[in-house]
Amino acid sequence: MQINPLPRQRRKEARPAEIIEAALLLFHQKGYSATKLDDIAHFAGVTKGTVYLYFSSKEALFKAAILETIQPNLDRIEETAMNSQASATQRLKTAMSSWASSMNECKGSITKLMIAEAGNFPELSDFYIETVVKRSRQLLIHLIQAGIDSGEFRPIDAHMLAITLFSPILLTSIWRHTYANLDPITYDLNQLSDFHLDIVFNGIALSKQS
Amino acid sequence: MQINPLPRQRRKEARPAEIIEAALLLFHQKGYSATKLDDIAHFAGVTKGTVYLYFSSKEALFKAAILETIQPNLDRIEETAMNSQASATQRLKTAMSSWASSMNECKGSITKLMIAEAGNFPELSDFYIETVVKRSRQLLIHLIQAGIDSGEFRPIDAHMLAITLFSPILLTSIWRHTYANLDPITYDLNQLSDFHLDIVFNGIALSKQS
Amino acid sequence: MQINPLPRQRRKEARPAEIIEAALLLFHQKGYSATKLDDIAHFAGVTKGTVYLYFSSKEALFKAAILETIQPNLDRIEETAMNSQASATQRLKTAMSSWASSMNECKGSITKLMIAEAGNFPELSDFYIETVVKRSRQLLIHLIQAGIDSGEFRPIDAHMLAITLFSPILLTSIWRHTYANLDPITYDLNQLSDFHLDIVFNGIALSKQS
Amino acid sequence: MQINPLPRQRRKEARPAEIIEAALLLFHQKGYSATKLDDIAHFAGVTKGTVYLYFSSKEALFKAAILETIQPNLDRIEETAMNSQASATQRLKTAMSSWASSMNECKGSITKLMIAEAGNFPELSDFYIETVVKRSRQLLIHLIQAGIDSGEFRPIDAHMLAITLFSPILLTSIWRHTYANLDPITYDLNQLSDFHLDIVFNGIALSKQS
DNA sequence: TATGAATGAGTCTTCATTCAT
DNA sequence: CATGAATGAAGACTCATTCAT
Repeated sequence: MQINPLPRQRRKEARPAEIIEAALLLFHQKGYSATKLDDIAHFAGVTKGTVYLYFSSKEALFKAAILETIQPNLDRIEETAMNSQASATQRLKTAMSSWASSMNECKGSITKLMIAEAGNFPELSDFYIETVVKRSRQLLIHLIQAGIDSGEFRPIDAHMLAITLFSPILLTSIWRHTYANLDPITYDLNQLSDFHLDIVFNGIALSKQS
Repeated sequence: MQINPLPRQRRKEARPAEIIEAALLLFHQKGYSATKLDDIAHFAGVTKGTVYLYFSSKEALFKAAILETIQPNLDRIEETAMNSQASATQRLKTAMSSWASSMNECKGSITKLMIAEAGNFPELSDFYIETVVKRSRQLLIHLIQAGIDSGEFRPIDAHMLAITLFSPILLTSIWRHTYANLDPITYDLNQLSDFHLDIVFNGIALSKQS
Repeated sequence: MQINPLPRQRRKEARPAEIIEAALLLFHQKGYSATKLDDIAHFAGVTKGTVYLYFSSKEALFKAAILETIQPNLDRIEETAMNSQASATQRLKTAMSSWASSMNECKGSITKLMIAEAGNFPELSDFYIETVVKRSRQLLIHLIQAGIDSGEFRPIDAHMLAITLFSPILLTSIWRHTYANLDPITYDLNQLSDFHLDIVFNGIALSKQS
Repeated sequence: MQINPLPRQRRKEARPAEIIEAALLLFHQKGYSATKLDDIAHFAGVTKGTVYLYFSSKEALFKAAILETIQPNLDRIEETAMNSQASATQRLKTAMSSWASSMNECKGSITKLMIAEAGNFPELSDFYIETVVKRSRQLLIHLIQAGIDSGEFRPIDAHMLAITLFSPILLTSIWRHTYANLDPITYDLNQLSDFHLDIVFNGIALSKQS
């Protein structure tokens, strides 16, 4: 059941990225503590010593792996839906859809790792919460509030709704990364998101109230 | 400078429970691997050797802790809403509410532990998925289908709806056990559940369609 | 493959002897270090605490077991053949036979234990060597010398002959206690002793030389 | 007060042999259980971790040490006397002499180790008995039988004689490795073997019978 | 750069020993 | 006397980290 590490062409520039990729995969599968540097190195096609050429410690590698994965997503998040002239409903749909898509990617579920290791990496958790979680949530809240203000939605607790909106996608993403074989969830995250949004939009539409 | 050894207390009956409690707390905070048996023992007020009187290994302790926590909830789950004459809507509300309450308890979030360690305890994960997760989900699906059959809900994918229904509660429970201090979520799980159910029921009511 | 300890009638006086018996058996089978006090206690039908009522430590138990077994044999050894009017040949035969018989008994092979643990119990070894080994050998040497002096045997190295005389019995006894199942030796020790003595007597008889 | 760590030496090829040598010595002196891996490592001039680079466990090290020592002797045993045109008497002398010589070497007394630990390493014991003990004994029996067939020896139990022949050498070898200081045996094993053979040959010669 | 042999602090686990009952 | 729960020192084994090559 050992996945064969790909024979890698020796491109020196790619090394750190390859190591991070291997690390993420294994941290995901077994958790931080249970993952051995030996395994990471072997999976990345290098030796343990090489890992230390690029990362000063296992902890540093973990942090780098998390940050490296988060970083590119950070900026993209807000642009997506912030500056648009469409209706709040439409912009929410777009935002959720784009986010669900990014969750579908292999690297989507840093969430699981952060949940598992939060207690052991408080500063990293803090950074993650502030820069990823709260920002993302704030975006949702903003869009929901816009919908309320525009009369598209009836007045509801935007924060609470934000939570209910991203929960199915986030939890399913975690689930899929955790119990892929034991409890496979066949739904696509986009499909799930659309399904939920439909119901919720229907449930909070102002017009329905009359 | 000889520290006096503590007077030995003999409380055979209480020991295992105390040790499990300590273990759960620490496994939760730090993960399985990062938790030292010394810490568990110290936290439980005994010494390492005593832990081994009751649990044959760290792994056995982990499994016992999980099972011990799951067990009492297992049977209660279905009774709750299965045998009732109320409407599907009402029974669904009751079920979600009872479940959200159980999640509020300290032991509610075995989920987090299982997610973090699933890769390292496959058989335990299998047991958990089969006896807890699938059973709970099946109950929801059953109630939703009943609502569809009775004309209370419009025909929708019951499985998908089940996922969207428990996701906010489950994820928030995990969140609270993970980022209690960094990202405190003030909502009560029951409150969140009611909020979500209201919207969803409104969104899937058959009468609204006309 | 666990031999059932006999259910013992609780005769308090017999306890130490029962414990020693159990200890000897297990020390024999597994060696001193590998034998757990728990096992000894269980085999003797008591609890660990009880062992400490009679023996102050595992080491003390080991020594007591060895000495207890050696003691009764000590005095008997010399009487056997010392004061006799028979020929040296006859007295040697009697001595060897009596000694082979004692080796046949269950407790015969303290030798094996002493060999295995000599490095860890130097004083005990010293005692054993001085009181058992050297005394026994001296007896043999004495009888051989008597035979030489009386003209029964041709003049040979009595010490060396003593070694060759007891070696087969001693080694076979050890062997039997060690490889009973893997390499069963069917010969009776007395039979073996007689066989060897016959050849040796024939080989060293003075008359044969002529 | 910081002790300077020793400069690391890299001698991959020599390591296993050095470790085995150290292990054999200590297992011999103290027995398997009583020997600490730390001691073995220290004695071999490495640290504990290094031992585990070459041997997966203490048990594996023990087995490797035994086998490594036995192996080279295995084949040599039979060649020695099997294919020779000399008289059985002569070939027996040669075989015993060659075997006594090998027993004189430091590694000669695996016997003692095997005796002490037979109970704890049944498979290893089995291998030892089958490949070393029985083969060696069979050789002796074969040569004795040849002597009987050729009329050199009177008809006797070859198996029993084999036992009496190797016992003095084997037991003395064990003795020397065990009680070197308490009961030094000054005889050379070859000397002892020759002495014994002389007597026995004299005792079993056919001509003597007449 | 890259290697991988070597290290040693850290953990799990065992078990002789103690002691309250 | 006898028990057996509790102890804690000791030992096997792991693995992040270092460093000579």
